[in-house]
Amino acid sequence: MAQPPSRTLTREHIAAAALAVLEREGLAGLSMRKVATEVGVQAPSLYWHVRNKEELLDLLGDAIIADAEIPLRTGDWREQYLEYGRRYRALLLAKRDAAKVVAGRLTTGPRVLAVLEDQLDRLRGAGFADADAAMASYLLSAYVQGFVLQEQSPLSAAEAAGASRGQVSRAAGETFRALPAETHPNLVALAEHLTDPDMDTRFEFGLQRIADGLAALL
Amino acid sequence: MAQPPSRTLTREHIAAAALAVLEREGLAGLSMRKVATEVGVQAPSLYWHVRNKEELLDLLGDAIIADAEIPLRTGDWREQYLEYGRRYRALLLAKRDAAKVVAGRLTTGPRVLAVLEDQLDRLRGAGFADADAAMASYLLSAYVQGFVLQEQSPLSAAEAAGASRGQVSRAAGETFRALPAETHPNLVALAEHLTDPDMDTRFEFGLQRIADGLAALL
DNA sequence: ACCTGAACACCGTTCAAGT
DNA sequence: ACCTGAACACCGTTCAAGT
Repeated sequence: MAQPPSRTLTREHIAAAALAVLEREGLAGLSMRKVATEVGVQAPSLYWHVRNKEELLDLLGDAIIADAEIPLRTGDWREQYLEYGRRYRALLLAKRDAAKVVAGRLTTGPRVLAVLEDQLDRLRGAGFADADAAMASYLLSAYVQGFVLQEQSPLSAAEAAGASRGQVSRAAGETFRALPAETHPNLVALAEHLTDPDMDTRFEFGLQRIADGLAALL
Repeated sequence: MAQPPSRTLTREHIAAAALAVLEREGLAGLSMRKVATEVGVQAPSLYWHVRNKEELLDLLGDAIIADAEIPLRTGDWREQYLEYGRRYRALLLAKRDAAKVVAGRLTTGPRVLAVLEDQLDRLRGAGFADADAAMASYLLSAYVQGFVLQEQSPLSAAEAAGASRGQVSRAAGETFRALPAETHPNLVALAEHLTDPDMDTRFEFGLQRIADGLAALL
């Protein structure tokens, strides 16, 4: 837990420690004190390297997406655009509460910039107008972040209470099915589909629609 | 601030008080103690009406979208789908930090159910398969929540530090433009578009693409 | 049934002081 | 330049006790 003699504490060490604490305790359990002990130091020491907790969270956000990779340039722009979306989601799903950390935070690490650069290059090369390429990139990240945010949060109070994802969604389905059919016929009829726990196909559906919509611009 | 003689504290009162505190102090400043004094009571009293803070936030989420309204049934499914997206965004933008509260929370107030019911009815009526209608609805809320989450969060540390939105985005533009043009030609070229602070057109762009992609399914 | 006082184990952050 | 101890003003939550 406590880093022994790794002299000269750096911002990288702090980010790594924060990542470890996040994995172990979740975002709600991430405190300056815990990060400090993780790195083998007293809490106030962190303030020499970091202005406040908000800045530490910026560091953490950068660390989360530091592993971002540029997909190989196989296939057309569409296939690569989809791949960007899938990889971004996978990156967020890989770390606990990652979407909550990253959402609404501006991350500008070198890896992110490289990925963004490649993405824009591909879109412009495919014939998108400059403004459209920029907005297409923004659209993708808004969708992925919004989706994973839902995906990563406990569905309800039945959360850490141990119930499995499948159980929770089955219970949610029951709720919809139990609604009065005269007032909510569609919710009753679609209960199954609305609460289907298969997140992969759900994500892919949205991704394909977005790509189709973009393709229509060309 | 303190509610004088409004006997019999209810969950509705608590939700309203939480909404007031949220507006005044933001989500980070929302504490059980502040909500308690807002409602004219000691903090521990809240625990009679609410299991914990998480449940209070559920209440708050419901209160935020309690004003949701079903748009008039003018225009085709597409126009109404767009209208749902726009209204949802407007609803979130109307309350401070609303996206952060709502994101990843399952809200099942009667108004929300009514809106969802209408939405599904419209999509099925337009010819969408059951599963597609359900996923189209989910797609919309993921996009809107992701978008507004970005929109409502301070763009950087230059946040509450007083800088206007325009100033911050101009500064961000400078950052992109200052990158080495050999390695990041597209970021340099699109700096303007990437940091354009006009969120309305940005939102509308994504919304139109999604609607187009859905239309292609019919 | 509903509310309070006192208490517990935590927080983020500041600051004088150490080396 | 970097770290610590002590302290401040807060937290969420529990629980015995009041009415």
